[in-house]
Amino acid sequence: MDMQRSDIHSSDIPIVCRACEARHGGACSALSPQQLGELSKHSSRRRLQAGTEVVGQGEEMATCANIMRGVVKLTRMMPDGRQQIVGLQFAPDFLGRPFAAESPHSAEAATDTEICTFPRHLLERMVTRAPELEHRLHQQVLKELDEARDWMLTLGRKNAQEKVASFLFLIATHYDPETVDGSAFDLPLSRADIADFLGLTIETVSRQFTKLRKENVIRIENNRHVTVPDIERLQQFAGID
Amino acid sequence: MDMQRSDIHSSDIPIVCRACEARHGGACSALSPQQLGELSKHSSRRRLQAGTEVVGQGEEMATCANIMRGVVKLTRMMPDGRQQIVGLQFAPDFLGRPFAAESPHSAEAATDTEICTFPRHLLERMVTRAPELEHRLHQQVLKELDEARDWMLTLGRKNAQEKVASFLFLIATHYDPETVDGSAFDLPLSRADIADFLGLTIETVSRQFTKLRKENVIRIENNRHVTVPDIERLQQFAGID
DNA sequence: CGAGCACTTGAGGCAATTCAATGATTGTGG
DNA sequence: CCACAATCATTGAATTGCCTCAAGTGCTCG
Repeated sequence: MDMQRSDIHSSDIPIVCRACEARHGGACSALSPQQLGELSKHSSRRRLQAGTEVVGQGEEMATCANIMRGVVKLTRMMPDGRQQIVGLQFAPDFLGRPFAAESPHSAEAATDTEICTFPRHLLERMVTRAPELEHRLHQQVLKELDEARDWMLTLGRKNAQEKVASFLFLIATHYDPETVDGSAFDLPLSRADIADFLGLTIETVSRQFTKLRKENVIRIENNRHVTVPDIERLQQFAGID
Repeated sequence: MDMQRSDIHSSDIPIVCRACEARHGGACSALSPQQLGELSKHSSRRRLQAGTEVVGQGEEMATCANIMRGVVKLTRMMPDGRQQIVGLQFAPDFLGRPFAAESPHSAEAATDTEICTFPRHLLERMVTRAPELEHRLHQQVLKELDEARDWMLTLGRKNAQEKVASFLFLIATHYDPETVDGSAFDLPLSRADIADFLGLTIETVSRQFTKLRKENVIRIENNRHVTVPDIERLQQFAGID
């Protein structure tokens, strides 16, 4: 299928886009070189330190973006401060909401992150002229919906151990999609973030990490670096079929 | 915006579609009379008794549908039988997943339901020719994603009382969108379904109903018929800003 | 009227939270 | 380079909210 993609000279591709991941798996892969050129004229790269808020819950959102590198967390908060992470976006995911003025949740860089932003209205105009682009965005939203619903099962029906194992499995498989036994990675989230993602407290998360470590399901170094000797064993602990 | 929709003679509209709700709020509103005609030739109405399964988790899904009347619940299940309702669809919502062979969850009529089904591949072909249709479906998926994420907050961070109140509020506002004080409605879900929706047990749901009743937040008759004297008070119990 | 089902209510147990203290790691200024 | 504070994570003890198990109530339908 990718073979079919027009093999135009790379010189037609805007310079800033040439090395860009999003041009392959991401939303921009639906665009022609001309469209890429138009978009890239108004796009700009931004580096975000871990913890930087991209947009707040209920705020006006004038730009969309592609994630080039890093992890962005989407958070929804209650008036009394309780909060829940409702989505984790990895490169080369699309970030934003065409045709909606307000963001339904806040978005914050979980790790150091690099994004490529462009005006929302520009994207909206391109969408009407490039159905393939809307198709692409549509597919990503469907993917996000499936993930959100998977997570609803985790939140509603799994116990603390299964939740933490599910989280580790998610990160292991999303960070390096070809994760195999013995894989290692750095957690993109702090214990507090993990708790907000799993609907638990920091203490419970910590206790479950310890348990999984003692059962040799994972190894942990420096709080963030995790090694999974047997990914299928982790999967079993996560309660996934 | 709806004013702009071409005011063609209603005689152009297929007979079966004329009285159909989905032609207004639903996916079909994006179609021209000709497209409607083509689709309606291969569509068929089905009445589903409460409890009828439309499609099972992981099953091949050859048809899509619009919900004409009733409520459909989307359920995801764990190998050991624990289950979670991951979505509730009301008329005139769209049901199904174009461009995906397998259903990521089971779909079951929660109440007596009427749907209008059509072959998935037909819809897929129309989507490529009618960008407005894809736009419409895209918008619905975005709505579902927002709802799923709202529910993640409920599942992860609310206590039993807030969960039950949130559910009642959801039903009150979705069943009769113009719900005002003193409104009454029949619950489309059994206590067991409600428990599966909220990540609770039947007993806990029941106890919270009793509590809310004793605090005069709701009145209950015949287990299913609920009256809400003060919708804002219910909303406060739900922990919504 | 009795069987079957859905729902309610009660008693006791347990998993996760809360509260509190300790340990580890990182960054800062002397 | 060390001392110190600050932040993040772990561990322990006590509490509690929800679950489990069990019994009871109230519909509906043959």
